Amino acid sequence: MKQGVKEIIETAVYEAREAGELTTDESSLPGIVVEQSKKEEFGDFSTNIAMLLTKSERRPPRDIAEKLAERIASSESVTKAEVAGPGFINIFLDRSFWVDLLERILSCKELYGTSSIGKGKKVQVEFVSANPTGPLHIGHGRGAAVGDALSRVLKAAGYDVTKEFYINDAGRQVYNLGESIKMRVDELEGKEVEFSENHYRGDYITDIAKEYCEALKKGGGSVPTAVEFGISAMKKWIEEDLKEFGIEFDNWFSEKSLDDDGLVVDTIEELKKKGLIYEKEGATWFKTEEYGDDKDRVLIKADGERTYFASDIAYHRDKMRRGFDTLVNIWGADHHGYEARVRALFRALGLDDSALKVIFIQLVALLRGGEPVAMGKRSGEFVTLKQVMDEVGADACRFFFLMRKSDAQLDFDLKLAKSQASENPVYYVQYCNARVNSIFSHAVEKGIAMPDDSELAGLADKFGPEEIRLIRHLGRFEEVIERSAREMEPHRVTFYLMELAGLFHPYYNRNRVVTDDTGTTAARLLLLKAVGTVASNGLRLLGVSTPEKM
RNA sequence: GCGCCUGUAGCUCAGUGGAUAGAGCAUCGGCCUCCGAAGCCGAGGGUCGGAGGUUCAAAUCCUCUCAGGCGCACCA
Repeated sequence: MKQGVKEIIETAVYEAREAGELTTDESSLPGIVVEQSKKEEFGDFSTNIAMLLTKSERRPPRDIAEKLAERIASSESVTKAEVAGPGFINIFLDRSFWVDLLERILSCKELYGTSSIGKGKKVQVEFVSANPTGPLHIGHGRGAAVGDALSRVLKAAGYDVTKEFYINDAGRQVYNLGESIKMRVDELEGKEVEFSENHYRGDYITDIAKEYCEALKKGGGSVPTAVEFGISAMKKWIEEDLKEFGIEFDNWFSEKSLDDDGLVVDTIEELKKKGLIYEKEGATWFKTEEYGDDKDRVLIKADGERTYFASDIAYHRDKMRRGFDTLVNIWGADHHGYEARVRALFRALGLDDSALKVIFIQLVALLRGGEPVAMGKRSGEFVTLKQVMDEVGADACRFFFLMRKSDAQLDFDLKLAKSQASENPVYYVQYCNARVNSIFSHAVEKGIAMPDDSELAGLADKFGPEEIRLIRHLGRFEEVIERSAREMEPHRVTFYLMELAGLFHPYYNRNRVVTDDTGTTAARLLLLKAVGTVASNGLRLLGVSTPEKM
């Protein structure tokens, strides 16, 4: 959208150089910013180019700006170019520029905002990846909301995205799950049982134990072990919760399959050939320290069991072999110490570790009326994602998680989330669409047909400053998505939408859409259509619904 | 001790090296005879944790420092 403006500036620089007003060769210096002005008095777009040229030109920035502004102002779609502040050039555009944009939004519809900056790049986003030993809790919910929204944003930016859930169905934790189920079974049969620290004691274990007994009674050829039964029950449960949260994965990758397929042994063999494996005190070590880790890491313990890291090296090698250009791992912040050793693996295997991007989701501190709520699967008392969804709704829950950047800690006060339900910003944004729809039905009642997009050209003079202000903001949407994708920060979309709503609602209150003036009515209906389009495109990226009525 | 993250309005948080640092909530005062009041208008509220440095320009980059959170396993 701002491409056209950039060209105008480049032309001006070129002409100035031809005329001997500038000596600098580069027409595109690093750091040149062309952006929509923050304030209306600063015009439609601003550039800092004169300030950047001041060094090579050895002249005050305002001097350079004056010369350039003259040339910019002579461009066709520019009505005015002013020098302001320390040397900004503020560019005022003709109204038609914005009406053209509106037309483009309406013709692109649900594709407005998409781009192709990620074209041809395969990205895998791996998130949630919770142990199948208990229900998803609130922390998983935050990772899920961020991972899913990020995936959607990346897709919108043209990337080829695969969402993956790495299911930890091997090792100590799931063994404990199986044992916990068996103990509940024993208990159901009237035996005395004593649970240890490592056992899962939530009510859900008892439920699974009952189902397990049922399955055993039915018999059949192969009796599932408690571990397998427990994993599949938990996986199903997790899948259901995620579905209710609006998330479906493209792929569920089993940790156990890495063992079954021999990939763990295979990876260790590869490292061994590179001389990066050694034995010490009965254990097998991987020389990660040579590749930037704090210390070497154990792959196979003295007792013969492999570590979690052992399967993770096989997993990451496998991911890279699947041909992804970028691997996004979304982890809880308490795993940050783990990043160095995974990066070490990449380097050890001769892979480019810049392909790996780890996003840390900072802690969600769960509070109830200001008091911390103790969480922990083993203690059996925790607040699940499901419970929070039931209380505040999936939409509000997702929006809430996407209202801050992921590397900032988040206080989630249940009492507050509930009490704020009616004034949560999510409703403020959703209300845009509901309101637009409501106005449309009002127009229909009045016998006014929805004008066709093609009428826009003839309606240009019906757009005043208030309308242009809204369109200008609609124009920023593409940039927001691009940046959100590049920085991998989906929360930017959330803030953009809150700003959009913050412009639209006041506009509505000041201006009647359906009036006696046919032209004005048509122009405003089309504007609202575009607002509705952008609002719902944005909410879709967040995975938040857009109800027609609320 | 070492490492990662965070310190911005009373609270929760945005903020591309740019112009007078912004929202929401909370507080106070107004607005429904009129397309939805889940809304709108207005007011108050700031040493951007602190100190140096780089720069025409620093909340933003660098160094140091203070405070909080989290990690530093032959757990996952």
